[in-house]
This record gives sequence, C-alpha cells and structure tokens, in this order.
Amino acid sequence: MIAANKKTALTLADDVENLLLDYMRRNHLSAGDSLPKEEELVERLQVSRHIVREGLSRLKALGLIESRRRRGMVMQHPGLFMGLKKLAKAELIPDSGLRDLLEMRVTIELGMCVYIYQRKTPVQIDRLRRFAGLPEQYTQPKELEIAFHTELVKIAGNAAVNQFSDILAVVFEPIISHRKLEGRTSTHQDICDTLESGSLADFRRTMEIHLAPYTEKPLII
Amino acid sequence: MIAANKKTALTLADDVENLLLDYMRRNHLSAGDSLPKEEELVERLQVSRHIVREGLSRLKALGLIESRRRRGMVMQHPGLFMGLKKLAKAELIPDSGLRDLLEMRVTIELGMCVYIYQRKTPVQIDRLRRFAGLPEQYTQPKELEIAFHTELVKIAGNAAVNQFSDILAVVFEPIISHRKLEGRTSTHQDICDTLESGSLADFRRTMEIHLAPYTEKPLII
DNA sequence: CGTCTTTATATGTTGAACATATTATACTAC
DNA sequence: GTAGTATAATATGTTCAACATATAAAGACG
Repeated sequence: MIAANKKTALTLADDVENLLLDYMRRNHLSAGDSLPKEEELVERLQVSRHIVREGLSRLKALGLIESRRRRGMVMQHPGLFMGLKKLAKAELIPDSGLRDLLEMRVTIELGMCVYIYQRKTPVQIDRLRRFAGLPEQYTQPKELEIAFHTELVKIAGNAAVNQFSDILAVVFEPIISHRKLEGRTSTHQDICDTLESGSLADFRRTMEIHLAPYTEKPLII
Repeated sequence: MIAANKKTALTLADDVENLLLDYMRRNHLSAGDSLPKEEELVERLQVSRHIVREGLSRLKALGLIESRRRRGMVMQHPGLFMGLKKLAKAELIPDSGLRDLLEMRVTIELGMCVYIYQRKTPVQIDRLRRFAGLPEQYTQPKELEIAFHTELVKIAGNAAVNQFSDILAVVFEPIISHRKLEGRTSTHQDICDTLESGSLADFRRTMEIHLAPYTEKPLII
C-alpha cells in the first residue's frame, strides 16, 4: 500500500486556498466577517495578486465568501452542498451517481418519518396537502411526485436534509420510471391523512408502502 | 415577497465558470475528457487569460477538473460532496449544521439497514468485526465508535452514502457526548452477530437500540 | 529497437497598469 | 444642526505582456 500516486504537485493557488481555509478556522471566522484585503494577502503570503485572487475565487466557488467592491471579501453561511448543487444544475452527475443519490434520498425520507411525525404542525400539513392532490397545478405528474416528497421531508425541520432534498429535486425527474409508480396502493392523500390523525406506526407503514417502488431491487433505469 | 436582494452583479469569472459548466454538459464530457486550452478559451470567450484561469480554478475547487502541464485540463469523476469535504476539513461547519448532519447520518444508517442486510457478504462481516471489539487499537473510544459505523454503512455499497459517511467521520468526534452512549444495551458485537445470523427484523431492532442515544430528543451538545 | 536528447507546448507565475463600484468624507443649503 | 449632494479615497475587477517550467512528442543515436 504505497502512498503516493499523486503526481500533481501543489500549485501556489492550491496553497493559498488551503491557507485561507486555515486562516478562517484559526480565527473562528463566521458569516459576516471579512478576510484581509488582496493587497495585504499579497504581502503576507508573498505571492502575486493574481494567485491570491485565484485562491479567493475558489472560496467563492465553494460559496464560502462573497466579494463586495470596496468592502472586501465577506464570509457567507456556507451551503453544505454547494458543490453538489452546481454539479446537479450542470447535469454532470453520472447515472450511477444519480441512482445512489436517489436511494440515499429515499432512505432519508423513510428514516425521517419519526421526526416528521414528531415535529409536524397543522400548518405544515395544510401546506403539504396543497402538493398532494392537485395534479392540475403541474404539467408533469413526476414533478408533483417530487414536489410532494420535497415538501414532506421539510416537516422534519432538518436544514441539512432540506438543502440536500431541494438540490436533488431538480435532477430526479428524468430517472424516475413512471410505470413503476402506478401500481402502488397508498396515495399522497393517505400519507397526509395518517400523518394528521394516525399513529406513528400507521404513518410509517403508509410511507413504506408508498416508497416501495423506489426500494425494490432493480432501482429504476 | 419581492424578488431580488441579490445586488452582486455577475463578474466575468462567474460567467466563465457557468459557461464552462455548460460546455461540459452540452458536450457530455466525463472523466478523462479535456477542456479546450486556455488560449483557445480566451479567444472564444473574449476575456483575458486571467479571467479564464479564475473560472478554471473554480472548477478545480469543485474537484471537477485537474490541470496537467502540457496536457490541459482533464475532467475527474466528480466527488459528490467535495464542498462539504473542504468545509469539514477546515472545521467551518457551525454547530447547528453539525447537529443536523449527525441526525442525517444516523437516519441514513438506520434506513440503510435493509440494504446492509441484503447486500452483506461474509468477508465484509469479518472486516466489520475488526472494528467492533478491539478498543486497544484506538486511543479514543469515540474514534472506535465512529470507525465501526462508517464501516458498517459501507456494506450497503452505496457510493454516495460512503463518500458522505467518510467525510463526516472526521467531524463528529468532538460533538458526540460519551456519557450518553454508555447506558445502551446493544453492543457492536451484537450488531455483528445479528447481521450475520439473525433475521432482518432482529438486525433492525438491534440497530435501533444501539442508535437510540443519538435519536433521543435533545440531540447532543 | 530501445534509449537519450531536443524541442514544442500548455499551464504556472509575475508585474504594472487602468477601470469601476461603493464607502467615507467634505461641503453646501435650508 | 440636519439633510442632501458633490468629491475623493479605496478595494475589487480586468487587461496586457512577458517569462518560467514541466512534460509529451519528435528526433537523434547507439
């Protein structure tokens, strides 16, 4: 198990990127704080302004900072899945990745049933019902299916899961097989009903039935 | 609900980043393919080389490409969670985010029980046992706890989940409360045993008991 | 045919300069 | 003194023109 197949020698911009990340960590910077200005970084790191800007640019790509003229580079609340978001939007995730992500997404929803049930409020259920039974609002039934589940999982109130779920909502449409969904025996209406007035066990069972087409063996495509 | 609080006018580097992503999508580029060389991009996009390099640098930050001297920019299989990985390594995820991620991670493991059980092999179980009962290999019991669960979830064979789980393994150690784990009634050995020779229901119940400290109400810290 | 040398090429790095938006300051008017 | 406006200062945005360097490809040589 020899260590390095890594030929790629570290470039100066790579170093700057890491040094900036390290600077943020050491100084416990959080959203709203600013980084030293480019000129100062040039002096402290002893590299050209160009390289500094490349390093900063990478932090922008990660959604960590935003640059504002005359104010400098200010930190943002980092989106946990910014990279995934860009990959998804650019449709650069290979099919194998999409399948894994779909399995992951469905698994999360199933596992989150407990929290959804625990943390539900009447308002949220009302809101959810709007996505449950009004297909005429959407041209494609698939979109309705996705929107409903995106909304459902939001009830659990887990911010990380919500970001994840929102991003994925865009990319699943093409890989969901409509035929597989037709045979199921529990509807979105049923889910709303059991969530509102059933037991946790009822709700979970309804969800399991509803998601069965996704969890069965040869997973779509 | 007025639309735009977005003051940040798009910079040229932003455009280049998006154009490059779009170029990859349109041409169905995947790992191994190369992008046009910088000089060519300069001509086609009519911006300075510096700007082109900034755009390319951002794709590097996302792990989408790697630059090799004299060969150009070649695409990599994109890590789905490259952004999260960098945030985690730099310890830039706020505590609220870590809590959500831990809940997400535990939820996934619980939901993945079915697949773990379905896809297990004797070899994997043997490997898992190495992390189950040999605390002397680790200085901190917490590290053992994390390593075991990281290994366990790998049996499901979901690449996306594996990446996610590997990244998170590094950051959870500080936020896991050791005291809460002490009272539980199912051990890593029990998990191995039921996975090997119990029913799916047995395995799932053992997992639920084991993960109970994580799923109980006031989630750590 | 294989090994070494040379050359061409794409990325890596630097410097100096100018453009531009926006904050901060100074100034005017009421 | 406060409000509104003109002015200057400042940090980021952009460009151009070089030179450095690693390395893949071509050529020379045994």
